[in-house]
Amino acid sequence: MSLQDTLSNYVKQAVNADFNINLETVEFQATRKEFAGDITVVIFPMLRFIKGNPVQIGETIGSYLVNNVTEVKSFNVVKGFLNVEISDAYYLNFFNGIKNDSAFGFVSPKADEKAVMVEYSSPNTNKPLHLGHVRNNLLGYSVAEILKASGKKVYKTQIINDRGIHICKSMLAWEKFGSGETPESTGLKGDKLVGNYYVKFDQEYKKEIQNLIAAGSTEEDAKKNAPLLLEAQNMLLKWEAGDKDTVALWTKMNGWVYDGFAESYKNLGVDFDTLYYESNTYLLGKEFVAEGLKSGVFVKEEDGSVWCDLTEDGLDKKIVLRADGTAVYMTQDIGTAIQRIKDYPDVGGMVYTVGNEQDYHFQVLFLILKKLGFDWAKNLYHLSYGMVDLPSGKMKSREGTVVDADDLIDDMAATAEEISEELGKLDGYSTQEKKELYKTIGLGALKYYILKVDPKKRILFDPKESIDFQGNTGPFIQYTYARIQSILRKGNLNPDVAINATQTALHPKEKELIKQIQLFPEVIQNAANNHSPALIANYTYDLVKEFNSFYQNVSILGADNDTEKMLRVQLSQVVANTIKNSFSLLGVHVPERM
RNA sequence: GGGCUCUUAGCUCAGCUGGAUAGAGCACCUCCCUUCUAAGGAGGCGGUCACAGGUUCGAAUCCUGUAGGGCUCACCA
Repeated sequence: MSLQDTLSNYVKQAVNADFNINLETVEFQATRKEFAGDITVVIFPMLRFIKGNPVQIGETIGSYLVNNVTEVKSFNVVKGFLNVEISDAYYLNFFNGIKNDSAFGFVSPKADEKAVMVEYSSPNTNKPLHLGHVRNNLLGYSVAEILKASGKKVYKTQIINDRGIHICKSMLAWEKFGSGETPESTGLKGDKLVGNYYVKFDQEYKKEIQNLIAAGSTEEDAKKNAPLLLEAQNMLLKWEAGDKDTVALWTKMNGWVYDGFAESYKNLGVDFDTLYYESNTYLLGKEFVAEGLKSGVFVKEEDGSVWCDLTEDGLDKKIVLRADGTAVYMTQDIGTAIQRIKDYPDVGGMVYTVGNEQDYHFQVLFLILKKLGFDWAKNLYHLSYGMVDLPSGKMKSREGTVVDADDLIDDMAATAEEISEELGKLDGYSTQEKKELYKTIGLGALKYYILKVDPKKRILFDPKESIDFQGNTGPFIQYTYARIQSILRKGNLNPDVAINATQTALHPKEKELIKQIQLFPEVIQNAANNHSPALIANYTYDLVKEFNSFYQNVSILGADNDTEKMLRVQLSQVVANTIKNSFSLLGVHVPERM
């Protein structure tokens, strides 16, 4: 039983004994720094049941606690707040109990519980990844890891958007203007090469539009009738008809892109358990549209298009199949969801990591799946996140105003190198070791910068102002970890020596640290429930701040006696381990030195 | 126009299901390396929590309205 539960019971007992009233709940909060005590009972809510002066009630309950609960050392009452001080022995017992648990806070998956599928990344295969995708990937990966740590079995997946008119555009441009260029011949990453032709298409298309307008066409007509667009549309038809050459070109160019993506994913440190391709699942959705027509969930219009009427649910009518019978986005998403549950029967819910511009889409998708009668539809969650904007506004691939993912990662590592070189603490590290360290630090800065912000909020990224390495940053936390490693190398840690709980007095800084460590399991559950890596990041930052204050104010290796020293070294070790574990949930590595 | 969402210090962000004098980092100003890594620590400056009402013992937090920003309402994805 947790301390809070124990106290809660005793508070209820006290109220029953002294006021003859049965309380339903007791409200707690951490005691604020400026007051003595560790945990605070808020008296105000009790006033609805107990008539009286809150200070007196607090005094009465406080006395009861001191007399009846061994863990309670003393108390004080300020206004309606009963501040309770907990004995050092309690914290030391707790610490002795968890200090050798290298996975403290993590819950192993239960066999009988349903798994969760987390979808993230899901890029189009016609342009390289940019900062927006980076946020998506980091969020999805981190939430998946957090869910795992909270006790869920998790599958990571993505839907690869590999078909459609936009893909044909880059194919066509490459065919017309590419003169046989390949990643090998140019030395370009495959996704970059293909992305260039997507841009090229747009440029040439715009030229054609201008020419048509000059020749007397209206802008609207010009946009519709530009020869390049017609060719691209024709190419899509050929692709859908299975034309050999078109499919071969499609396969080749997508292959380039996948190779490029694989490299970026590796750079970012994200991974997937299973992949879905839109070209494989888009037909599937149609089957279920037919089913839904039979069961009356959908309605067919005179022109042949199929709709779902959601007006009774406060939404609009939504198209699920075009008049010509081809699939729309919604059709595919219906099919993909169903396919996934078929493939993984142990999955009981899914998380979709997709930007908040698609809030409405997912609201509709989930509702349709419910209407189709799938019971797992109630466990679908849209992990909706805010856009990453530049000071100039939105990032647009076709206009070249994007922050490229690979470049950004390289830049971060370069900054880490500059700072490290300047500080010069890496004597004895090989060039290779240094290079890896710079990447660890650079990625740490980038990932933490993005993940510490509430997913729902939009991020403004100014490429001119580089990401910080000081203060509330990834490198600051990594630095603390490295510092502790240095102590552990010198400290002769013996993790098995138990600290005598009843005969050891805790330094206030030590107690604060143990209290902070104690929060970790709850933070993981909270982060999982809220799908928020930011909660993990903020927790870690608080822990690290607490440790640095301890480190600066208390001598660890120079402690007065061996017990004291052992406690402090062990405590440092547990803090380091917690940093390592919490950072692993963010996908950030920690260095031995820096 | 309808729907969703956001607005907290000069800047970037915390603030758990309503609770004590709203907290961090950056920036700016002081101090602290003959002691375990100064990417650090101790302190200072800085706020009408967009605005106006309401709910109650108590509101940054809940409700309503106003202003400003974002997203969305496609046989695009």
